[in-house]
Amino acid sequence: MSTLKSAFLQAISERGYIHQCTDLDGLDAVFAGTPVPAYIGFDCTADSLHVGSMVPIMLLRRLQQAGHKPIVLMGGGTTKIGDPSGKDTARQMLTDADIARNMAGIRSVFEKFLSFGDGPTDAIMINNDDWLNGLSYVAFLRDYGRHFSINRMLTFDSVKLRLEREQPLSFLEFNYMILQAYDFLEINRTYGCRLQMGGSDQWGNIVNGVELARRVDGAEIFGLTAPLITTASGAKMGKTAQGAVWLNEDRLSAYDYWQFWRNTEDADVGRFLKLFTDLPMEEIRRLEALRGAEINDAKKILANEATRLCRGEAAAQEAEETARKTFEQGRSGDALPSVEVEAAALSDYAVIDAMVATGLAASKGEARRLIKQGAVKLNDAPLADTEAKLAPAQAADGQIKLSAGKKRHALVKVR
RNA sequence: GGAGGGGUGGCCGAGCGGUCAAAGGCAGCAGACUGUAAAUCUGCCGACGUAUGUCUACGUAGGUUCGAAUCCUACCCCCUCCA
Repeated sequence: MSTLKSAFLQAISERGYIHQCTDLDGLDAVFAGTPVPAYIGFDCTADSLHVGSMVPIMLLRRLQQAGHKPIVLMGGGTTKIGDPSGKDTARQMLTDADIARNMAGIRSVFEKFLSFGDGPTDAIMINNDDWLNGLSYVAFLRDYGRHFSINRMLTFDSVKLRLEREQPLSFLEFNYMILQAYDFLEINRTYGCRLQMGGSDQWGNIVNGVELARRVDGAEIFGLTAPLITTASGAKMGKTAQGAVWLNEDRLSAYDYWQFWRNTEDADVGRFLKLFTDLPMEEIRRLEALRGAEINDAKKILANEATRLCRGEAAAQEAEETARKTFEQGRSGDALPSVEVEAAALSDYAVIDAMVATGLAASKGEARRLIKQGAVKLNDAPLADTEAKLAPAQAADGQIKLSAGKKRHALVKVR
């Protein structure tokens, strides 16, 4: 690989975003000059994106930072079909109303990471339903279907794996790649977009788009994929006890989001700093060189930076402050999950009920189990009695701190 | 349309009349060790209850039986082969 000239490719190469590219040198030449649009598609199967989409989101952010134009493609049309890539079974069909609601939620996430507008480097958001829904079947087959060979399509992983494992693949899903390829052609025509990016599982779909545009329009466009991010111990990134790590505030509190990053494995810290923060490379190199307990400082910086990008400066500071009080001083911060109780009702309030109410336990049975296992602390004092009730005397500063294990804490606030 | 196979807990997957809240694995939670890390070891892992107890659950709805995830009937869904 020769030396990269464009700021964009230099940055994403150095920070570890590049997995495959259709023509790296050609792409570099295109991006070395004036602003160029590039897009990534996101589907609308949920009303929020989660941490698993952070790499594509950050790719668009880097693109904008390097002076180019990010296009966020919402898969309003393709979501009706479902991408078979990486899935064993067809996804559930969503209604138009579901999709519209999901798109609105996802839009609010992107507004944190990109600056939208009408300028040459402002981000825009478009919806492939706008062109896919009106396609005429016969005309589409005649104009574009003839450029796809079934023989070739059967060799793509998304299709091949299903067939090899004898799992069903509907004709509907089989068409997904054709529509995604057409998206690229359409976006190239309308917006002059030269590049589609995506996760490594999108390689086949992206290549199809590049080839279709070349055959139909003679356009020279490019594809680039990012590696699938797993943790150093091999787990898929982005899952916790409560499920997915959502980017939307209303699905996951800023404190929990901060904690997710704070709990990064040692071996991942450097890689994650490069991928998920805007910190300069020199700073990252210094942080990832830390060893032993010192690497915890790097994890805090990672948590702060990642939370700041997604939830704002204030939320990041509050989460850090709460974590500092909770873990380092044994006190409690304001951002912990809490439940409010009338002072008069306090002495009748069972600890296990409080644990369920604050989310520390999913059921009373689980709460009892945690107590039996010695995991529960009340104001940092171990609690052994599964039937214990709260007492007004425990409410220092008008609140009682409950802990389930070392990491999960909550407050009972007395009114 | 015809013939066969199948739908089990978050996932995978055993069970094939009672001893089944259902083996085993994965995921998850807690404890020990640590650094809010990893690895390792130990315990837990449907709900409600102090409880040997009750309830809910093995695609859906009925039925047979003292007793059904297991047998029968109908329906829904999926797969394979044939047309």
